[in-house]
Amino acid sequence: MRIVIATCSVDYTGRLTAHLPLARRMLMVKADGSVLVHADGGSYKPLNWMSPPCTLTVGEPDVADEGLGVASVWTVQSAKTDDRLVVRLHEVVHDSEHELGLDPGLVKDGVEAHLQRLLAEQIHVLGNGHTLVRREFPTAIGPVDILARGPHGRSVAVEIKRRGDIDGVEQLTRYLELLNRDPLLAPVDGVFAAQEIKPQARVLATDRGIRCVVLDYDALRGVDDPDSRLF
Amino acid sequence: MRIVIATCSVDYTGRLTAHLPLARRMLMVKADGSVLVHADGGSYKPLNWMSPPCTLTVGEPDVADEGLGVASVWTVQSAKTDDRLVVRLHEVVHDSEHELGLDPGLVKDGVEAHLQRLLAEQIHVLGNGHTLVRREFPTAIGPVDILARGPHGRSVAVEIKRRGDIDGVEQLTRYLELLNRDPLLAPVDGVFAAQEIKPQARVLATDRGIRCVVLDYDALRGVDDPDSRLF
DNA sequence: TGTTCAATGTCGCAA
DNA sequence: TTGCGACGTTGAACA
Repeated sequence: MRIVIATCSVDYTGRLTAHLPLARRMLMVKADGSVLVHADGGSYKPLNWMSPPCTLTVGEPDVADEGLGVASVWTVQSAKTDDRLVVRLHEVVHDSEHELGLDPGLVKDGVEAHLQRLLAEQIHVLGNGHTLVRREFPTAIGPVDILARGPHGRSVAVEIKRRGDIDGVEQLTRYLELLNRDPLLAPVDGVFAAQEIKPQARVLATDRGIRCVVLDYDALRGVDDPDSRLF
Repeated sequence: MRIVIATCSVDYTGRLTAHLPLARRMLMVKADGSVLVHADGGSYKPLNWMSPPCTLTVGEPDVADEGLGVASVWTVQSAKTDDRLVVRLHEVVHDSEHELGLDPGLVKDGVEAHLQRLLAEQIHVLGNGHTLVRREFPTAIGPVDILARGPHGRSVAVEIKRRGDIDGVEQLTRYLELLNRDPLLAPVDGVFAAQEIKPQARVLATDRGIRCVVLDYDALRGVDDPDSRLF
């Protein structure tokens, strides 16, 4: 990884065009050739950047740029698209290179995909006699999180959210409408499962005959795999 | 801005918990106290970070950490939430501070508002005989991007997206339902216009009698204002 | 100041 | 590879 502190101007052309006027900034060049332009504030998002795969070419300024004090020009070209980043460097106050090696990567916990997996493995949480048909059951307008079969053999479509609001109920309603057109599946019951269900979502779901189930994430995780949060 | 290259492990607790095992990484401390942890690859997103407002406290390792080779411990605490980032530094191979000053900021061009303006000016793209009624036509649930009148005098409501997916069709459907209750406007046709329309969105739109129009941004821009991308 | 919506979104998973 | 949805989303416009 190369770190450069320099006064520079930056131009991006691609999905949009953007321009950064001359100022002192931090330039980060990663091992894969990607470039990040950071200011001394804002959030984690750079002012400008080029994602890999891309190639960095360092060139001389043309006559016009040279007259404006440009010392060198970086051109970062995306390998797959015609996105391009051009950095005109004026004064360079720091330039260092560092060997970092491959990163072992991030260990995460607590996201929605996990909820879906846990509920699929413990489908009985929906009530006795439920069996899993499959996760991500495909329909023409997208996959249903879980399709199961209830104790009386009726199909059960489950929509899972971390926070259950009205959008989720709408989504499930669309799936149910479609699934109920399939004579092999119909009639299909709906279950709206979330760690927390907002009152308005519960009202709407109930009004449409959709059952609401509040998921206890810690309990699901504890039963399934008690040491998953140990690190 | 302070740049540190060091072997470190990182723990984040907040919306989720995440852990980075010991490895050499780049640590960026911005003037506002925010911290970014970058690896030598990936995209512009750091492996881990703390957004401002927050405070960085540098402390000594406890006995257990010291035995593991920890030289110092950074605790970055969010000022508004209970999010916290803990960085345990082992070997520090680089540490430098740089004065950057305020950044003049980014100038952008080419976003969705632009698409809306261009389509309004070239409403004939929807087909011969179309005339513009107005942009941002107000309704009780928000403004419709464009209201036009078709060749046979029927009202036409247009929803514009850069990338057209199901959400956009739902949005337009809600508008159409509302607009069609207005006897002065009804019947109102729907047009879903986007640079790219996902197959599922097209299926849903077609099923609801909504016409799909793919917009060519370069062509719209080229006809309208050929030098808008020069700077 | 809170809410809504786009984003050069990015990221991760499953088909 | 592609499609799809979540995200510690971030950021800007608007009420």
